[in-house]
Amino acid sequence: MKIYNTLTRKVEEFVPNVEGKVSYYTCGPTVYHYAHVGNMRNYIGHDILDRTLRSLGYDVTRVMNITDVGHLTSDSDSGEDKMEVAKKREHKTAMEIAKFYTEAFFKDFYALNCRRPDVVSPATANIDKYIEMIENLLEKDIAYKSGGNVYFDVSKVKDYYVLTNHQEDKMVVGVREGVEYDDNKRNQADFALWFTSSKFENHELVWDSPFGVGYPGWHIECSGISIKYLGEYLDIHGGGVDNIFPHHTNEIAQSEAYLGHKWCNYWFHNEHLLDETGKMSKSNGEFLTVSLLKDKAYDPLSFRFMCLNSHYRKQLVFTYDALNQAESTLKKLRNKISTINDEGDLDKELFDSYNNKFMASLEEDLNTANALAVLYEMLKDNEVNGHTKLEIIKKFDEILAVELIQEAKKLDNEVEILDIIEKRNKAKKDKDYELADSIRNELLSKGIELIDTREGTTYRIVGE
RNA sequence: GGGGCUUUAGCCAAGUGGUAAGGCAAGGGACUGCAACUCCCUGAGCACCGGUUCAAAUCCGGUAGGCCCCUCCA
Repeated sequence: MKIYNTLTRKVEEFVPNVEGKVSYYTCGPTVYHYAHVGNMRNYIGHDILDRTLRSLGYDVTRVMNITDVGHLTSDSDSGEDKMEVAKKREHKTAMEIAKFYTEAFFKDFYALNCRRPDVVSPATANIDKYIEMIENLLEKDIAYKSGGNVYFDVSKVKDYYVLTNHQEDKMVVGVREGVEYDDNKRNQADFALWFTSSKFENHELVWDSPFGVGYPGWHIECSGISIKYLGEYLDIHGGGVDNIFPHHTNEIAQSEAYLGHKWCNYWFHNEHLLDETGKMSKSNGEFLTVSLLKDKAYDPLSFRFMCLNSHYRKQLVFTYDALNQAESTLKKLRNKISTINDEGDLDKELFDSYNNKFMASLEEDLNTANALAVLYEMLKDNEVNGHTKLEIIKKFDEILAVELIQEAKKLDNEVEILDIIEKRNKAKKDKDYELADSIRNELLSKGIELIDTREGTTYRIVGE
């Protein structure tokens, strides 16, 4: 398949290090607060890649971290740990905060039908690996100690800015408010690998290390977890575009310095979901979560569908208008599919033909919008019999994962409902429409929607 | 100051040189007691200006708008 590689800024043919196998790392959530819908768009993008690779027959091992320590408001020596901020806000311990928001994250993650990565590992569970790496970098004189911290010296690596077009002399430190010069650094672009407790008196999560009691920097965690679980050669590393610099830039620098060779071949980045005011950000305060959408009676999969209707590398503006549209489209699609009769034998030729076309869209840098168009084309094709259609839909939905085929939920008291339907039909025949409509409304208020077709009346359970 | 992305019908959106996919909404029609569901029909010449070309939404240059990054972020 073809995929856009941030490293080369081109759409490239994907060739894994080991034929048939893919090692794939996703930068996971920070768990000091809820993940908003913008965060989730990124995981939907990663999920589509994951499912597409598997569908193509690759043996995928996917790893994702949970950032539960070391995420400062800044990489300079002046930041405040976000976890510490959350603790003050909520009067909980760091472990309580991390547990709570990790659970909240996965609740939304699963609601969006995102497949759980094969390995999910919290940053705090791999301290030994970071220490080993930092020691190695100190031995190689690529890292240095200063002011109680350990920093990575970016001047020791060539091509530090591989992922971006930044030129060092054009960089402006402090564009963002709150970023300050750090006197401990040799170069202002240097980043911290290890902080000692002396810098943050009351940091709760600290570990003993050869560099003093303290905690790891943010960037070392992803490199450490990735190398620990996926080895020295990584095929795909992904995250949101905001991670390109400095996070992924730093990961490349430290990982390759540690390993002594090229580390990851493909860098996969998802564009942001914006709101009407611009970027969605956790630090802006108010934000929308998937759970909140659910509270507003939206199907979380409508949000997934909305994301699939656009391209992962294009900015997408979140509006309720767009979400309503997606929900409406998905509902119509499911309705249409529910009318297909499971008749005929599987037409292997047509199945393959449509499946190939569908996969070809995805293999073209995950063109999900075109993949959906293939679904519509197939649904309209009278050459395809009902059974084949349903089989194709099932296959497509292994990747789309928007539950196109709704399980025909049956009520426990079905006989009772059938009796009521019979009663209404009689009322209709007697032209007692008042009674007929009241029966219909009564059932609807109980979550049962009647559907009149030429073949008779059926029912459907609406909502949860 | 530097780097990058983007602009297609009311809305979402595909298309990367050969004469504008798909969807939602809207309107019309079929079906229906009505409604819902379903089915059929109907729409743009691609921000603007100027080039290159037999041919441009697609390439080049410029203008305007939107967005992102340059040590919080997915």
